[in-house]
Amino acid sequence: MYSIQEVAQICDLSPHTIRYYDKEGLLPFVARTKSGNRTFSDTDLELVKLICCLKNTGMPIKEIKKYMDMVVEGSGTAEERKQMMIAHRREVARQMDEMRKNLNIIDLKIKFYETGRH
Amino acid sequence: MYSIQEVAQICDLSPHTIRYYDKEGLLPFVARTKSGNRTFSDTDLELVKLICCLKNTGMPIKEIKKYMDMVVEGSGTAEERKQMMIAHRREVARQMDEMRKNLNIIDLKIKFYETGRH
DNA sequence: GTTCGACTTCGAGCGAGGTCGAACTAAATC
DNA sequence: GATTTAGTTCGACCTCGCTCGAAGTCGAAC
Repeated sequence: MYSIQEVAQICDLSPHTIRYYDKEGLLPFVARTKSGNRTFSDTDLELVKLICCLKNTGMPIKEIKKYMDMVVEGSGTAEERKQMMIAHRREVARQMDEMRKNLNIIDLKIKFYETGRH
Repeated sequence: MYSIQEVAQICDLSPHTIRYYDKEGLLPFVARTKSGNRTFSDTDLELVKLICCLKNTGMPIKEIKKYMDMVVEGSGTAEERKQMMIAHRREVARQMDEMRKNLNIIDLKIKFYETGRH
């Protein structure tokens, strides 16, 4: 079991941010100790990592919440979750493509400066 | 010469956003007509496109402003601008790398769902 | 000469995603 | 039993990047 501090360090988040995620409903799976402290299992940790992955690829908090709610709901939602991931995958691929194009523009700009045509 | 509306359409921005960019100092090069309307040359248009490229790759408004101020300042700032572009290029490459890793995680997740281990 | 449409400035408001601090609690150490 | 450390809640605040609306101006068409 991991404390909020440990999860924060592993996932490069602040404990504040993790509590914020919890408040927003992203962590419906997190258990508490007797004294009310959040406690994360290995499975929970993996889910937090997934949250980071989705967040860092631009999925809004609200949509991540939907996904996590479905995870808690159980295997009946597996197909819907899969479809969500597939849709998000497409979106990420699109973003990377745009990135590539912009990287190209930046490279051209650098070449301009290198050939002195600035 | 292009009107604000035309630039907006070409660059997929709203006229509001372009005025906001101007207010923030991103467009120190923009000329005005007698009656005070903004008017963009082809060179200006290219700079607006560059602004979009930098913005879409995560460069903050304030840093874009610095760059544009240097553009207006003239060729004396060329080396500094080049260094800025090189630094940004690195940052974009880093982002793309992170993207790739995250795409991989998403792909694994999809595979999990496909093999029924959800 | 008035009406229209596209522009102008200005300042307020908004949504997303945190970020922070105050006040409190619980368990562990001295 | 007092202190320290790590956690808790709650609500206020912050930054970024817009977004919008009100009120006004200008030039062209009718």
